[in-house]
Amino acid sequence: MRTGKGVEWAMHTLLNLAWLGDGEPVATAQLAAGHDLSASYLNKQLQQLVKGGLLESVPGARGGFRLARPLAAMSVLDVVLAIEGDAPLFRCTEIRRCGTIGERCPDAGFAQPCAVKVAMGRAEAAWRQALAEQSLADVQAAADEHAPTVGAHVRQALGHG
Amino acid sequence: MRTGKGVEWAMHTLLNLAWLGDGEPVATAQLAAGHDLSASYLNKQLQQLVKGGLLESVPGARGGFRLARPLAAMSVLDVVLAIEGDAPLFRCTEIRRCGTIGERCPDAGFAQPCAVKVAMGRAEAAWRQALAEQSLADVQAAADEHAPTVGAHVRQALGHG
DNA sequence: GAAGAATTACTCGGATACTGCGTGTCCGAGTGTAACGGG
DNA sequence: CCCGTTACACTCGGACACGCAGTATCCGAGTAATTCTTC
Repeated sequence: MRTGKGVEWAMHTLLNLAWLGDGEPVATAQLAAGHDLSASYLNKQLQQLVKGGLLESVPGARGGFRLARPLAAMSVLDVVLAIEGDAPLFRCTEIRRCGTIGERCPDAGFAQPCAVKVAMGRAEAAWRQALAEQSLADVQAAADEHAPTVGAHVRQALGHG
Repeated sequence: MRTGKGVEWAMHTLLNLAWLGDGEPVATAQLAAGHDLSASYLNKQLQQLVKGGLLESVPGARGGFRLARPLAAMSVLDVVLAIEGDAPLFRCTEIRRCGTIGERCPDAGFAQPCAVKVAMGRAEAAWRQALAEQSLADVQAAADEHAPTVGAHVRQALGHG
């Protein structure tokens, strides 16, 4: 079990757009070249971010993608949900109701949710909360602290002109 | 991104062995029939639990699997790690170092860990901690509280004689 | 009747196919831009 | 010189292949129980 690489691609792309600063749209090819990614596949991920409301797409010549709102208003959870969907990590198929054991139990016992599902749900809730507590601005700030020049390098690589 | 169904199967199987109580080994076919699962595939998952030290296997006639230690000494995390492996949820491929952006940055900036990786790691740590804090005995207790008769039904379905 | 050896039946364990999702790629619809011609 | 029109180039967006991990299955190695023979 692991997240798709689309999450990593989306995170870095969003940060790059923020470092770029100006609200000008950037084409997928530019963003992909920035980290040596497949432009077509990155485009698919960015479309997911548009559907999730994190990006705006600008069609036509000199079009591309631009941030829909400041990084401070985006949580890491927003990115994960936009890319991976909101399906739960643990899928309960209610096997407790099946087989020689499940069929022997009275229906009354199944009124309460599955204890296994509840236990897994607690952990998943903790995961989601930790993701929701971190905004992309926090991540950007951490990166800037580690390497203060990264913003300038992004503008050099992706800047218009 | 979601966990395989092996986790759900393993959790319920471990609980059933605990409800059964006696240290007698139970064959895979019995355990599988308990929740209408594929015996062959369940066997593969149980082998993982043996490798993880949660179960003991008894070969030969009237053999099967038995708990390696009490449920109170097993965390939910132990089960997840035994089945899914200890690979991280988020895999950082260090794309920050590649492409027109990465190649432009000085190596000094890469001495610190990737900020995206750190953010994801925090959430994953919260997830693992929440899983580690819950023992299988806790899960069993919750199930018993919801349906106090489930233990008796398991013994009826899987009991020896 | 008891002990021991051969047989049998049953179980785990790993090696072998199949399926679905993540991954990767391609081409068409749509739009802004730029060139071009006319007033 | 300015404006409307036309053609163009560029971009997004979704539809189309590929590969790998999760899923599912089967058969062989190994062991305990059983049975039979012998003392």
